[in-house]
Amino acid sequence: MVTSWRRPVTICFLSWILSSPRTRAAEQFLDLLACPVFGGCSMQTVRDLKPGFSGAAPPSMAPDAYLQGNIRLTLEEPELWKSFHDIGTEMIITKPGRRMFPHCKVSLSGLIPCAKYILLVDMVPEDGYRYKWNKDKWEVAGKAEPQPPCRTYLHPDSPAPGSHWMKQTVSFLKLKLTNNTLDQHGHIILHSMHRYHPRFHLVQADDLFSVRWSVFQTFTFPETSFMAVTAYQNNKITKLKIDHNPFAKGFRDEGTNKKRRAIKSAASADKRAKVADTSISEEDSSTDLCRSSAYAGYEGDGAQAPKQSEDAAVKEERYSPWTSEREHAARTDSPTRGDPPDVYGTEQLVPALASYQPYRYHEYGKSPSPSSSTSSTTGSGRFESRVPDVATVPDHDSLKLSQHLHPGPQDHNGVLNMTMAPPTKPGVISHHIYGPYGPEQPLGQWSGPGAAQYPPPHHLTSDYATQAVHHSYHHGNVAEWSQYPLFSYSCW
DNA sequence: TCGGCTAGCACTTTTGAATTGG
DNA sequence: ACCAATTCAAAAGTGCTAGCCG
Repeated sequence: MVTSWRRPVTICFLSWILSSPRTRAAEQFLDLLACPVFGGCSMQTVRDLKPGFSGAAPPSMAPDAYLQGNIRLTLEEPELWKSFHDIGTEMIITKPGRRMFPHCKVSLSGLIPCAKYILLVDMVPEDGYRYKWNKDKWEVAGKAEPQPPCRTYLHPDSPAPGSHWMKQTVSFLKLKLTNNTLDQHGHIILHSMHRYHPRFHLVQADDLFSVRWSVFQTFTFPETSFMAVTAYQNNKITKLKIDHNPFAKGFRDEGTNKKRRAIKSAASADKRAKVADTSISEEDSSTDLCRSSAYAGYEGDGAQAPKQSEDAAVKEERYSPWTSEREHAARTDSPTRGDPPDVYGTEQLVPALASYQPYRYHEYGKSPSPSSSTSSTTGSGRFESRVPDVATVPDHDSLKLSQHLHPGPQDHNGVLNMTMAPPTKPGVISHHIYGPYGPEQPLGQWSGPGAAQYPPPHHLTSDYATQAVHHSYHHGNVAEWSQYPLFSYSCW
């Protein structure tokens, strides 16, 4: 049971902001408390690379620091997510903003009923590539474009007591994705033809002021990764969306728009025939998809409808629509393979060495990329656990291993690649939020959504690198990901 | 020429104000 | 006067498609 997430901090942000001459900025920050969507601060997340981490507590752990291990965040409708993920989830991004479908919906347990929590979501690049759709599968089309302004979506109920979060599922229905880098509505900005996955952050904090020095836990689910697109590429995804999204009911075959659909289908079939040399049936194209061992965690669950999941006898490797996934799979072997389906049963934050106290990072599960995701998504989905530790220097072997496993684009700012997850413990990421409001980053960044006010996403890495050598961490599979701050820049 | 993007379309669900009845 | 249920129009969300653009 969680007793306290609060940690002493050396910087009292509250007193700073109250004494700050930037009264307007302070006001804006106060306004932020009522803002359903915010970006604003950048957070320094540092990961302690622990490739050999087995889940056992280090000998000199701090006994009181990580008692929040009972907290569970469960992805709702995992079967739906998985049915999309098996094909290769695509999310439309538009200039005015588009909702996700399936939308992020989670349930929480293990919270202190009377303690207040803040729940956030952000999107992090899955890898460092840009993709293109070519003949029924995604192919790498080059290096990823520079990151758009990173934004974090704050659940409108935040902050709310644990009892509130636990009494019902928490939906991020109104979260919107956009490709408009000048967006002023606070939507999450993504690049088309790039892969992302959502991260859920849970912070015990009475208000957003407290976030600064609160421990937060980050949860990811591999089946929620998606390709941001401006138009659907995979017609199977289109079909799935139409079948499951009530707003698209008008496009269902049995709907009133049957005639229109029939005409459209014929036309699009013609069009597709021009693109693809061969016509592939649904089953055929399914098997044409890239094979991947990255989905070993899903084994026993059919690639098609969730109802087939009972067919546990089939233990084949999964087909992945992601070409790069296949490539990754060839050189990565998830340490979580063979995890018990109920990852939550083992969710326990493991205290780090006492010397790591200020900011610690462990990873229980995986790297966020599906390419390395293997654990079960049974029911509750899966998640990773990390405890940032800016004071920790990851061992070289970890780095080497990571680089060996993922020879893709590397960070050149001295940040470290995150290692593959340790073998036994998928879990939550637990961070200590690194204050974004140091002297080097005035609060003014909280205001003004104009694109010109968005500094390059990397700048924080550089800034904080001067404070601690290992302030940044790297995604195990990719470059760039680690440089994605939890809180970024203003969205209001 | 091609691939990605956008605006407008038809259709649906959701939302909230207005109305009605107890 | 109050409250709950119902109705209905507007708003919002959805995929489709033609056309634009680099």
